[in-house]
Amino acid sequence: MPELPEVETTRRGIEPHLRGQRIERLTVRQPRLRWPIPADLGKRLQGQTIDRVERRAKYLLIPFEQGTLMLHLGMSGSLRILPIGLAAGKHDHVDLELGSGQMLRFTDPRRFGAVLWQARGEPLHPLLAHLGPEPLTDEFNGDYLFKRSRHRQAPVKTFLMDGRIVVGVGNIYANEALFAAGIRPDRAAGKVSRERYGRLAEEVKRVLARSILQGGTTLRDFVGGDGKPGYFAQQLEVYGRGGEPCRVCGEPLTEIRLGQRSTVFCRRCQR
DNA sequence: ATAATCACCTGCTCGC
DNA sequence: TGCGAGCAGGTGATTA
Repeated sequence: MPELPEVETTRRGIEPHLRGQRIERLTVRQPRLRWPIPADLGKRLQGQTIDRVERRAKYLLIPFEQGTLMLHLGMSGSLRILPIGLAAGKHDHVDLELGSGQMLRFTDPRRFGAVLWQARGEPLHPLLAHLGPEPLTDEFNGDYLFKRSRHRQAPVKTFLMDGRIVVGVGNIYANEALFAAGIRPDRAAGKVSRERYGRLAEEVKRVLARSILQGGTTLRDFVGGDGKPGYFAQQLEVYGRGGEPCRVCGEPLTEIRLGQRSTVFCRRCQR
């Protein structure tokens, strides 16, 4: 489900409902997510007041005096603001009950998501320690990609999806940005020129920013914290369109697999 | 160090 | 209508 735009959309959707709220109670129905939810998490959170919701890569971070709550949505996770007491479905694993009478509910059918705790004073959490730059910052640019990619034989798409290189670019937006930049996804990362990496960095920023403005991409049932769907799916040029005509040149789009992930591109527009 | 594969888990779609 | 195969927005761990 969520790539960076969906996580950012979720952050913006839930933050107004959480800000200033006291946490009354944490209910964990299923602690077995990608990693177990810490058994003492409720004790740490109860009575604390939420100040803000931050995002790093695809993690949502809620800082407190004694540490930070870390949330990850995995492939199928979502967060919703709902009234306390609403009956829980099969995949509603966690509720964070607030003083307002509402709760933040974490739902995740595949359980690839995570709910973790970073204690204050501990070294940066291992999951956050080796992440690359945020794509929507100046640090992420063509020169950076060019330098990091030298002598690499892996496909440029795999390189772009590596969180140690840059965070937040998942399968949908990697496909879309490479199409927009006119670069074949299976080209060796080390053989793409500095100039073309400049274009790629620009297109990554553009496609992510546009998607955030549209509220993310809704596939299946993704919804933001306010329950509204995203509208970016209507603007996808290649993702999910294998075999269909390229919207630029009419050539049927080619679908291959790179790193076990579905990869779609136009043989005529991308070189 | 880099690249490829495996693994985690459920639900849905497709072909027979 | 039922059933197995394959696929899905992520990413750490393991293997060459």
